[in-house]
Amino acid sequence: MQGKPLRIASVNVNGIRAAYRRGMEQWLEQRDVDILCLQEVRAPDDVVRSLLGQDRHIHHAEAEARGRAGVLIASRQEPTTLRTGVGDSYFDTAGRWVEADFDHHGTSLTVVSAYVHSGEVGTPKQDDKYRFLDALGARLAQLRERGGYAVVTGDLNVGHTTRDIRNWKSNVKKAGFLPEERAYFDRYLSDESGFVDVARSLAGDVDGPYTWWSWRGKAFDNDTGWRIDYQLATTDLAARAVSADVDRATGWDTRFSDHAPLVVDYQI
Amino acid sequence: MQGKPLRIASVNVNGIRAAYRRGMEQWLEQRDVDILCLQEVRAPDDVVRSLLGQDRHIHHAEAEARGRAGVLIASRQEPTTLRTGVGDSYFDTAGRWVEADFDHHGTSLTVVSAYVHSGEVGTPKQDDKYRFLDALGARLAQLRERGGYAVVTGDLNVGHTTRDIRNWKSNVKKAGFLPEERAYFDRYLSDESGFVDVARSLAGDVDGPYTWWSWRGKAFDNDTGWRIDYQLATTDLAARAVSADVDRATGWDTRFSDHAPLVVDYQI
DNA sequence: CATGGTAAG
DNA sequence: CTTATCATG
Repeated sequence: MQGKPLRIASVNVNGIRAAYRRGMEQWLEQRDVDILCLQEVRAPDDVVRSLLGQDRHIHHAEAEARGRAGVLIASRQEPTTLRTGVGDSYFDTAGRWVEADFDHHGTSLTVVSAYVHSGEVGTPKQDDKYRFLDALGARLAQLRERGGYAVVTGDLNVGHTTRDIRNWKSNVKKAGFLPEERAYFDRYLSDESGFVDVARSLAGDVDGPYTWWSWRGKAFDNDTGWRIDYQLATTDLAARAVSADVDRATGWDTRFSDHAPLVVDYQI
Repeated sequence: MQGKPLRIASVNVNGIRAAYRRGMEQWLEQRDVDILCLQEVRAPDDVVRSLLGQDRHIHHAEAEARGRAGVLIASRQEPTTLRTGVGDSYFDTAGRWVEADFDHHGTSLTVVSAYVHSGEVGTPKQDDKYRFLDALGARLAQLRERGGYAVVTGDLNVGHTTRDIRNWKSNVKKAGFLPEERAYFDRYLSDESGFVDVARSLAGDVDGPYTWWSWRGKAFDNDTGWRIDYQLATTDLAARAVSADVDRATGWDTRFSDHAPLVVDYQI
């Protein structure tokens, strides 16, 4: 008989205070998440802890610039090891990468909450984005070499294929769907890399499911979205994923962020 | 038989866009104001004109810093002369002082819309406030010398006497009720100055009526206010003031700013 | 406690 | 179109 699967949820909350005002707490109560990975927390540590409460272990990396970025991992189980930073010290105070190791019934599981900035073509931000994506790729290789289960969750701010963006044709020259950015994901998800895009793997060759919609106009109502939030799991862990749900309006009627949660159950 | 009195209204709108959102337009439609003096307009000129409409002559001085300060005079009658600035060139781009001259049935009337900054004890802002109050005093003397009716309206950000601030004892060391600031008003309103505080003159020796209440707590409901908005009229004009009303909640149920309008009718 | 601007998304 | 910060009030 198999145990209850491990539920890992990732969501860019776009300001945890605003998300709580919009009903995030109810979502969290109902969804029974084991390991919660948040991006764009955008709040000081004391505020974050008072909102999330006492019953989770919280590993939170704030950005140096107040009110910007910020990632965290909140888990009922206590992690064995915590790390901050993607490996390139340039991003050490950016609030964009945290890792937690867990001992799950004797097997090692590393969980990452990652936030790649959106970038902007023709500005230094885009150079910084490529530098971060370089570091991300290098860290994936290290995690694979290290062995054990690993999953990189978060807002990676790139749509991989034409299935991942509703109006992909009008976005081929925009940050988030540039050929150069998409090529990073080809490499991240190659056989040699050893990582699998869990939501795509389970959904198959379909449009979406999208995880982000602009606040502007009727983008959300029309499902004019982007799939830019991921769970990239090592091959062995991905093989044990039994479901990957994007909690958008249908079934979860509160939209507490411009991103929807990506909730994956792993039978390990 | 006497004609209809001239109605001059002054109000710090604390952002004309927000004031319009909160119902300022309805107040303006109902109050039948001849000369409207606004402070803290805090919007670009084109936005101001689109809100106030086409049926008034608008003399608007923006601050150099966008979204800060800004004063204007809007009148149905066309002014004969417009001036900007209190006389000290240090404040020329501060958006704090505009003047308009009118020919009223053959007599000359100068109207000023003035905005004194709030100041802060122990900072350069307080020195700037005294510098502005110096210039204001000098300009009053010039207006008196010049002859004709004159009235300086606006948010002068100082309470003159203990009647003018609800909790004056707790504010004797705070900007807005410092002895040094109040002494300026003693001079402005001395016999030699030739100017009269119209609202005080008509209300008599009573507490208030206040014109500003903090947004915090229940200051407005409890009428914990300050009387810091004035119409300072030359003696001859003040003698012709027939009413001075502060349009706070009672009777005017929309609070469209943290300041209430001061509406004076002059029988000239 | 509210304003508008700003950078970022 | 929304987030949070900022300076200002």
